[in-house]
Amino acid sequence: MSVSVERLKDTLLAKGLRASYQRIKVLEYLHNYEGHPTADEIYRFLSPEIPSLSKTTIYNILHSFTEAGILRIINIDDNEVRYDIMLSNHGHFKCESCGSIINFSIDIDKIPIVGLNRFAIKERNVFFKGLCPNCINKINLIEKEK
Amino acid sequence: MSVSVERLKDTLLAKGLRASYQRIKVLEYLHNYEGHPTADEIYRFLSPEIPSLSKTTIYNILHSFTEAGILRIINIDDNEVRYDIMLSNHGHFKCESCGSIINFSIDIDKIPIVGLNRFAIKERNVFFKGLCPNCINKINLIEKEK
DNA sequence: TTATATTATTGTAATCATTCCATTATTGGA
DNA sequence: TCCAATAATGGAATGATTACAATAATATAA
Repeated sequence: MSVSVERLKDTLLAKGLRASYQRIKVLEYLHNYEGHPTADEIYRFLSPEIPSLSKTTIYNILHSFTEAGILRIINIDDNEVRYDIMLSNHGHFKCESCGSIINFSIDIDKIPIVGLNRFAIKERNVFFKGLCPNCINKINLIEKEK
Repeated sequence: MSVSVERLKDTLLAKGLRASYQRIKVLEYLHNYEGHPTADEIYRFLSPEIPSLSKTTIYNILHSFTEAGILRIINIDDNEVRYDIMLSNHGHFKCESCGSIINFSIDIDKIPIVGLNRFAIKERNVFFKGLCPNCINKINLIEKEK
């Protein structure tokens, strides 16, 4: 299910951002693509469609989106900056074997915390690492074959 | 309170790592230094004491420590890989204004989660962003002066 | 509509952390 | 002590991100 360009424009304007062609395309990609893309993935996807596209533009757009609260940066592993459309109350799980990143539901606001009195918390991130069911199965199969 | 070199050696050997001079020094630094250093901070601190020290060595050591479970990588912000001696049940708070990283206590295992049935969770990370009390005070003072 | 100011895009060059790789040194065990 | 395995070193390569200056597009006000 894709989002209309008009809706995307409205989203940008509502956040105080000019609705440039490049920004609309990046936002469209973020809406349609199921995942947590890197800047480079976004660039490689859009580049054929927008031949003049510059990678700097991608970075500029991602920064302005982050500042506007449209995105958040997720930084699960060393050397991998990924971007995530804002959704409420979810964490990320990264499979150490296949590398896929899966959202899961978690009520972060309800966790009891000690040691942050008088702090202003603006952003809460939770990420887990481990093995996804697929990879667990694969490993089990390999074990059986021995 | 500093740790004896013998204890540090034992820690390394217990994890199956050779107790080289460089490794002991890095481990000592991680024990004594209150914080979440970058590879570069560790390098700059130890370099005067070990003039032959190579930055590659720091990276090698940090990787082997991570693999051995002595450290974990924390990756709070874009472009900032930091290392954290393993402690149970704590999260990290990063102040957006002054950049300091503060540990806080959180019982991550008790958070209710939906969507990770049949996943093998090996590592749980929680980090928050916002403003620390010091920076909140500073901002309030600036507001008052207007 | 037109002129003007503001903001965004582009491309190249620079930066900076991290990794690669080949060589040399150190370590632990026989 | 000697040998094999492992670790440290340094210089070069990589690769993501940023800086910067020029150009283009857009919004606003006259």
